[in-house]
Amino acid sequence: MPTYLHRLNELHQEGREYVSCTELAEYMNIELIVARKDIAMTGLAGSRRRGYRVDELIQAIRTYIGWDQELPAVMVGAGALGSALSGHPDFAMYGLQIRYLFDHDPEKIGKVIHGRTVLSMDKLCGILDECQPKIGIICVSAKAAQGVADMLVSHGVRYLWNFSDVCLTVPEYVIVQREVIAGGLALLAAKIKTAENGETPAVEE
Amino acid sequence: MPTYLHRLNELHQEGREYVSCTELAEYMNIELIVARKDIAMTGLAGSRRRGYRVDELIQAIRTYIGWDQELPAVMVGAGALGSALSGHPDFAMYGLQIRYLFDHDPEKIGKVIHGRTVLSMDKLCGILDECQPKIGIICVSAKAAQGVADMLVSHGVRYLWNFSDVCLTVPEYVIVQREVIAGGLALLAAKIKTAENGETPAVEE
DNA sequence: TAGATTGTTAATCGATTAACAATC
DNA sequence: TAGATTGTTAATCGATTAACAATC
Repeated sequence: MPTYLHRLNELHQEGREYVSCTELAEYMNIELIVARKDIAMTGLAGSRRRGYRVDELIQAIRTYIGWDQELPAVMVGAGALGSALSGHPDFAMYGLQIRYLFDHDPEKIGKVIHGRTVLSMDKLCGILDECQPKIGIICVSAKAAQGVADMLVSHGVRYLWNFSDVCLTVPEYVIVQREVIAGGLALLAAKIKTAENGETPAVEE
Repeated sequence: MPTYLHRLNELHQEGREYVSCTELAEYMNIELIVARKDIAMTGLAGSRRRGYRVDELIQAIRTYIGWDQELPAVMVGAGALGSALSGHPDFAMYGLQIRYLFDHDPEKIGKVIHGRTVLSMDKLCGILDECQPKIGIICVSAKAAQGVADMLVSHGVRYLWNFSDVCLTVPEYVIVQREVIAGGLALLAAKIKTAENGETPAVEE
């Protein structure tokens, strides 16, 4: 879904009014039916022969995914991963607003990354109480992650986006979206294996 | 799957011999049945009452996923995302060997990131021919990505791991694993929406 | 009219879930 | 024996795919 949106935004900026499933499917190298079903999910009605209005479709996808809400967030961990994420150009468009950036490392505190000053962890609690962000983005090491999560949760953060390599233990009312970077590698490795060993079925004796 | 492996490695280092599905499921906050099915997929036989041998299970998962092969790779783009990825501690364990790191930016060339010196793009073609890596990891901007992909493909790279925000156009024999960072955010936003609006069914009028 | 496209309904397939049997 | 655990089979559910109808 994000990919449709990304593409639609490009088209929108090019001034396109209408777009067809056929075209989107071709761009993304997927089957026509898949694209049509996805678009149908949003509930938007297109006009036959011409396709869907680009601007309407953008809005429809955003409401469907839930990107029409404002999502204030804080990010903990300003290492390489943190800075890469905090600079992602599309996030703002998706409603995600990274308000503050924290790090433990004295060398990083005070630095400005993508327009945001890195703050000391000491200030985390105070700012959480004050600004009450919806989302906490965790980009710290595996060891530190649970501690950070606890702190965020105890100050009212109910949604965590976890990029660390741990399964967090949190109260049941907290929702965690965990990102496993190695997941993509696993898929790729599997594809490589089947591609090179011919058509080996996935399950073997 | 990667998460099982990650956990199993921890257990292995703690010296544990056996582990049960029950325990793994609990750790990962998933249903027992799910874990059991996943483990069953690997084809490994466990002993009733005690569970599975940790070392055997690690090996079984690795062969099942395809992480028992060596996967030499080059990474193009040594920005924040590139350095974060190149420093990922688990990759080596998964068979991925990032041999060389390239960047266009003169300021980055020559720097050492996680033990690898950043090389100029000029040297890319030569090194591709010489070392013939299986995988090309693309961590460059959306604009540059297609060009990099073309270069990699024309020098024999058949598997691409694409972290840029574009759908690449490649010959059909090339396999692309695309990572959409915003994908996780979409899932999280959807969860937030349903959590806050009560039990709204996903499809509406 | 012909063709491109959306819309809808049915069929297939696979994954998830459940229930029970086996056994150390 | 009792209990924890794997193993297996069946049932359910949802997603994917296919086929066709509608229409601008």
